[in-house]
Order: sequence, then C-alpha cells, then structure tokens
Amino acid sequence: MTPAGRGRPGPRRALTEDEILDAALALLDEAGPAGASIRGIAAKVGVAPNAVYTYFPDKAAVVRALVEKLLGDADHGVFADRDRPWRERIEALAIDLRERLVAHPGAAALLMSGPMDGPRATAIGEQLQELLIGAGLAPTAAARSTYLLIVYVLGSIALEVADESEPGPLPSEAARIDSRRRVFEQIPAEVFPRSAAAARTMATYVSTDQYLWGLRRILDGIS
Amino acid sequence: MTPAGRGRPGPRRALTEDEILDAALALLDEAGPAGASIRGIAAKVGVAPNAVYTYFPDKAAVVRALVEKLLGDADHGVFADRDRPWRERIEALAIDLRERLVAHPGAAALLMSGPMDGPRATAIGEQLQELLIGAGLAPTAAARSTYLLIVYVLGSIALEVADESEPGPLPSEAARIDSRRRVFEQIPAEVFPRSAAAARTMATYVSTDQYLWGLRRILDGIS
DNA sequence: TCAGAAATTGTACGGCGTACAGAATTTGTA
DNA sequence: TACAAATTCTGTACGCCGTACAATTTCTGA
Repeated sequence: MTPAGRGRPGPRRALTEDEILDAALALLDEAGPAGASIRGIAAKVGVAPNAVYTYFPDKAAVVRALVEKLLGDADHGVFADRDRPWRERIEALAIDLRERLVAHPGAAALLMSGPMDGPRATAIGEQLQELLIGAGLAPTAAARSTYLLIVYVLGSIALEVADESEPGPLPSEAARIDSRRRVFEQIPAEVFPRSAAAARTMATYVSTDQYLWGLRRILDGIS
Repeated sequence: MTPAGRGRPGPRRALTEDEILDAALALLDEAGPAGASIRGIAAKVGVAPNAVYTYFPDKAAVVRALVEKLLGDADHGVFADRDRPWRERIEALAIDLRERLVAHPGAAALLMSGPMDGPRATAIGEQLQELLIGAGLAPTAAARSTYLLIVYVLGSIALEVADESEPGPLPSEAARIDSRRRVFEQIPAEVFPRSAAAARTMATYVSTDQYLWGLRRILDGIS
C-alpha cells in the first residue's frame, strides 16, 4: 500500500491504482453499487480479493479515489475560456459535469457519500470563485454562490440518477421522461390537482432543459 | 406481510411497522447506515431477523417507508399559513425539512437513494406548486421552480451530512464550522489563492446562514 | 550472495440479506 | 365444539461481503 517508490525490494506490482478504479467503475456501470465489491473488482483484474489492499487501505479509499477521478479536470473547454461570457462558461461546466457523472449512475451516488475535499473538488471551487469574482461579485458572494452552484449541480445529478432504480446505464433522456410521464399521469387530480395538471412538466424534471432552466434561475439570482 | 386486515386466522402480530421503523431510525442515529441492518433492527425489537419480512418484503421497502416517515407531514406551521408572504412560507418549509433531516444524518443519505415518489413527497410538491401559483407564477414555471427548490433543499442537506464522516448525531453547527475552518485554512494559497482567501466563508457552507442565503438567491431567481 | 522489504495468496472470521421448512397461534366455519 | 386454513414467527442455511493474518514468492540494495 505504501507508494512503492521503485527502488525498494519486493516483486513488481501486477496492477496500477488506475486499473483498479477502472474495474470498479466498469462494475458500477454493469451491476450498480452492489456489484462494485472488493471481491468483484479483484476478480475483474485477476487477483485475489485481498491483493486490492496493496493499493488502497480499504474500500472507502477506493470510493474516494474513484470520485476524484470522476470529477475529472475542470480546466478545459468552454469553462476555461476566459473570453466567453461568464454565464456561458458556468453552463458549460455544469453540462460537462452532468454528462460525465450521469454516464455512471452508480458512481454518481457516491459523490455525496463523503466530504468533497479532494484536490479536484477544490480546483473546481477555485475556478468557479475566480470566474465569479471576474464577473463582478464580491469575494464572499462569489464563494457562497460557488457552493450554491455545486449544491445545485450535484443535487440535480443525484436526484436524476436516483430516479432510475435499475443498475446499468441510464436509458435515454426521452425514455426516462416518457416513463415518468406515465407514472405522473396516474396522480389523482382530486387529491393533488396541481401535480396532476403539471404531470407533463414534472416528467421533464430529469431533462437537460430543466437542468439548464434551474441553473439559469440561480445565475439570475446571484447576479 | 399482507396488511393483515384483522379477521383472518394466524397469531397476533408482535410488532407494528412503526416499531420497526423507529428501531431502524434509532440504529441509524446511533451507528450510521452500517448499523441499521435487518438483523440489528430485529435484535432491537426482539424478534428473529427474518420476522421483519412479515412486515416488509425486503430491506429496500424498510428504507422507502423510513424515508416517507421522515418527510413528515408538510402541511403545518408557517408553511401552511396562507396569510404569510409566500417567500416566508417557503423558507419555513425549507428550515423545517432541514431540521428534521439533519437530526438523522444517517437517514438523510437515504433520501436520494431512490425515486421520491411517495405520497408525502408528492404532497410537498403539490403544496409548493399551489403556493407558487398563488405567488403569481405560471403553472409550468411553478412546477419547474418546485423541482429547483427540492433539488436545492435535498442537495444542501445531503452535502451537509456527507461532510461529517462519523456516525451518530451531528456535532453542533458551530463545531462543524470550526472544524471545517481548520481544514480550509490549510489550503495552499499559491495553488488555490481564491479558496485560501475564502476559507472562513467556505467553513460556513454548512450553516443555516448559507442555507438561507442560497435559498433566497433561488427565490430571487424565480420571481 | 543474501537479508529483508514488498506483493500476493490461502484461509478464516464475523456480519450481511434473505430463502425455506416447520412449529405455534389464531380464525371462521362445519 | 372441533378442525382446516391462514398467518406469524423461529431455526437453519446459503452465498455474499469486507478484511485480518500468516505464509509464500519475488525482487532489490548492500
């Protein structure tokens, strides 16, 4: 488990941390959280279960590392382009994060299972603050707005993936909306009149449209 | 497991669904998610583990029922008082939900572990829509705003409880902010200058102040 | 060359959710 | 009033899980 700064005795490692994380992610995608066990990961990479403990001290560390990996590097694309309008840059980051995380529904839930204090999470917060200060916000307001945005992005994604119960990749957005519509159309209008009338809108809660609509209301609110 | 509409043969039940849920919640509070096992619940109420399956088909059903129970009845207090200003009513609901859920940190995480389609969740959505329409929003905007608010409330709470890793009741807000400050003050200013400068503000992300601040920005954005 | 560090395996433990069969209890009805 | 059927609960068991421990193998620097 020690970093193994090559130069010390001992056989060469058969794996890398990244191979383990890739296997964990693949299992998460195929079989959901239940499938991403230490034993499953070990089987997938072809070692005994306890060999994983050479690379990570325990399962929680695997999850932490996986979350960090999923957050990715935020300093790319439109978000990093200082010549674009700031709202556009934030929308680009939000869309990018949503795409990356929704692609791995099982993993998205892990995001909110522990403190977000990894370097990549910090880097995203740093860039958001920098951007908002550049947009004219006072430093304190920029920091608070940064957290508001993170809450919104992560909350949206978590609720979105929680809506689908099956493991495996999420169905298409259209399919998910459709199945939600069928559910919401059953709402009894006598007891929930507003919800029954809004069934079609509520079906689209998990859409990119709603996601961007909510984000824009927040951006309106902080500027 | 069948509702047991008294009148059919069989011994009387030794428990009620509610006793099981109470035991589950107590275990969740004492020992966190890991402690709230079917076996633990059964031990706490004094039956064999599999007796629980008389009341709920599986563990997921226990969790679903617990989540519903935790959501509580929203139609009370300031939120239900149609004579108060609408923003005040929403703030009252938000504060009420946060208090109720943060009191059971282990359970809060369960909220986003499945679709929020229970009757109590629907009732909250219904009342929010009604309120927002009364505030002058068009029905579609009211529905979208409702979801935005739910995302914010649940996302905030989930991130807040995820920040504390230990099971058991959350420390006081002041203690949590203090411990966050100590962590954030370690951020290296050379690599994350904005975050380092905002450490004190970031420490208060988990405060009622920040929670209400963010909520108000959203309310600003939707009106 | 070889001492000793590191990686990996075999084995084991306690805990989990839950399936299944049987015993015990209660009921409406014959 | 006796009994058949329905229901609750227990005993037991299975296959998972995370992970601790000791032994084995493979490598390196001295």
